Amino acid sequence: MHLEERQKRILAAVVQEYVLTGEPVGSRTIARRYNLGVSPATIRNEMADLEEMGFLEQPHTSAGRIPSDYGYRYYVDHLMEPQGLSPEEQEHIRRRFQQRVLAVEQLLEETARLLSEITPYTAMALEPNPSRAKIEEVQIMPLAVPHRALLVVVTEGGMVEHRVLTLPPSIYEEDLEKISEALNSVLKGCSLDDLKELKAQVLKEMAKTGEYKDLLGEVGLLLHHLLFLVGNEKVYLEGVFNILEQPEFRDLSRLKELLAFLDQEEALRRLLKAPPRRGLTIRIGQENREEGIDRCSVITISYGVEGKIYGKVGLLGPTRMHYARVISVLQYVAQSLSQVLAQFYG
Amino acid sequence: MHLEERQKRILAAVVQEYVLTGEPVGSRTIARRYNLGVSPATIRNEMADLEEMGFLEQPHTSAGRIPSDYGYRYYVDHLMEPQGLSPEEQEHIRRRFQQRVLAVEQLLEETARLLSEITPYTAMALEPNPSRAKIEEVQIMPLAVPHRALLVVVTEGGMVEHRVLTLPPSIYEEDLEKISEALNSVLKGCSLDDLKELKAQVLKEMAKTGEYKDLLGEVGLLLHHLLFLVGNEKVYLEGVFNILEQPEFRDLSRLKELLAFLDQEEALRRLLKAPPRRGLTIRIGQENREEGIDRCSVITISYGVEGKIYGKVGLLGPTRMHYARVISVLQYVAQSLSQVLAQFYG
DNA sequence: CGTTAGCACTCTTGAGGATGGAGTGCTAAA
DNA sequence: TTTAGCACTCCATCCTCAAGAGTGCTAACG
Repeated sequence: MHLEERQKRILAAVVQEYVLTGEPVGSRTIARRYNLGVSPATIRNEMADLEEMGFLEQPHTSAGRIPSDYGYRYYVDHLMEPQGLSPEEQEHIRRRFQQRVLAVEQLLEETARLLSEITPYTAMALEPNPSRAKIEEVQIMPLAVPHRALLVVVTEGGMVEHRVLTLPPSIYEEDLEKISEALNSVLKGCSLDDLKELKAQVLKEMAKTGEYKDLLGEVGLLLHHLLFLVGNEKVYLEGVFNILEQPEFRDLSRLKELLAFLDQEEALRRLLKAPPRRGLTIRIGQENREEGIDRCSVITISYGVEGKIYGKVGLLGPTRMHYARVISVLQYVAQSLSQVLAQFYG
Repeated sequence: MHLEERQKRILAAVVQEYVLTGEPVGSRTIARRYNLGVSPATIRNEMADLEEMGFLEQPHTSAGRIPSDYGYRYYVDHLMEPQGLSPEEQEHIRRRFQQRVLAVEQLLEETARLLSEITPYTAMALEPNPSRAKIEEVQIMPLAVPHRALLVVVTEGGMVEHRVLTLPPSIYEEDLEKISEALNSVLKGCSLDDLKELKAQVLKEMAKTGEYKDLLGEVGLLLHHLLFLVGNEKVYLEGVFNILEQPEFRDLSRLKELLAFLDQEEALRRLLKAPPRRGLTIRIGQENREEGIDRCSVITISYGVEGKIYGKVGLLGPTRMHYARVISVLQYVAQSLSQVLAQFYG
């Protein structure tokens, strides 16, 4: 839909003012604070038109206007001016990432926390998807208890997963190292995704060597355990507390809905894994298909190394969100995170 | 302070009724629902006495009574009747623990979730303290990037910690295995706590072998990394959402206070690590020294294997808590958790 | 013909005041 | 010592009312 220049400026003014104050915006306010060179009456007329076109809404007859989801969408797509971060903020973010060398998991948790500190919204970070990452090393370590061992899998990018195994009586501690080696030689470079198809082949290969024939069943079990790791990327959630500051969640029932949503890691994972795989996504209000966040906006961005997509970070807040700033923050943080990952994990 | 039999029964009635309804309890209600064989007027007199002694409080003149922290304390210490779990509930809990074999971390997360599902409160679980646990295995695994390696430490009980290391140019990938072996031979059986004192000694020992002289500095660095693992047991928090159902947190400002508290992992760790190390702890209202939970009760219980204390699990809710049930649940869950740990990790 | 001033109208919000109910404390009788 | 009766207190709810913000409409203006 085409908008006149003046309508665009008024829509932008309404969005900006509403994001700032959280109160419905009246024609007088806009006339006063944004000098458009026209009177409140004119603005009133334009606002009535914008409402009819679906960009604005009126909570009740004698209140000001607030942007509709569609209004926000138009603002984000056509009106919003990019708002870079100040050098101090950039410095602050860079510092946080360079403070310590961390394993990927801790790095992501730290990223989510950082985001929740520099924005008034709730931050999420999704682990790299282990199903696509290649296996770098598989180790089976003995535990103190007889016939228990720990399966540790290190995937590309320094992700570590571990599971406890119960070994059959036929396997002794001394065998574990050899089994590890054998597994390694076959599995190194595989992705967990490949594993399903490879499973049979791997078993055959190991059968050839003869040595571990007794263990084939067990190796199958190990692979089964490996496969279990697939598709359950952890989601790090920080700053749930932030949303209490947002006036739209003063209403307890709405707050409950949102918290009920945030309580389900599975739903968060879906939210972050939704396409596209790459780049920035903005979902405003009803554009979110998930239950309980139809009054929220979710902005996500991918991070990664060397063009491979590793995972996503994102922010969740009310539709009345400071889009320009949030996008700048996310872009800068994702970029910094990617750099650190590249630096330490190639 | 000594209470008459009748006073005890009235106090117990007030606590039970208040826990049930959340409304201040009047004399008539007690006379009707708990047949004490006396009239409301008599109960009124006794309640006035109980208030004077500090067991009860009155929100305002013409309201019923509610228990004070002290009243709850007396109830918990002297009046509460243990309330066992139904066979169905016991079965349900046992099943949850036997469903899958999990690494300790996942097991604790699962425990917290279980607790938050079968009680209307917020559940916490504290990891075993790695500083006291003995090291079972140390492994340095190469990463794909040159001069980056992953330090994996497995401690007693199957806890796994890992950190990314930056190796100096003088160390090659081939050395890592040997270094791991050397470290292992010295460190196996150590606790991380011992490490501080052992550090110097370990370095000396390794110097004797001669072979790794160049690496002594690096080994020192590794030990430093190991020490970093100490004292930061993770806390698993589940069911924050539950507290919204509690009427005492309808008040937004109180809710904020509590959520601000729950947001600090450090505070939760302090809360769970507070003495005693062993057994059940009940802290009611002001007995909690931490800011933000002076209207809450915290009940914790230790879990462990073979008499060693491993960690704690606990529940946090309003002082108006169903103590008898919560205690039974915690005891049963801690016992089940301990059994699973014993079974898999000795 | 677009823009603007003026004005009546609508709706929310908060304060003030009346009402009913729940529960108490006190007194006097059993 | 216990209980019935009663006056009293305080909260919660509802209603009303006025103020304030903002609109839509109309008519006048350039």
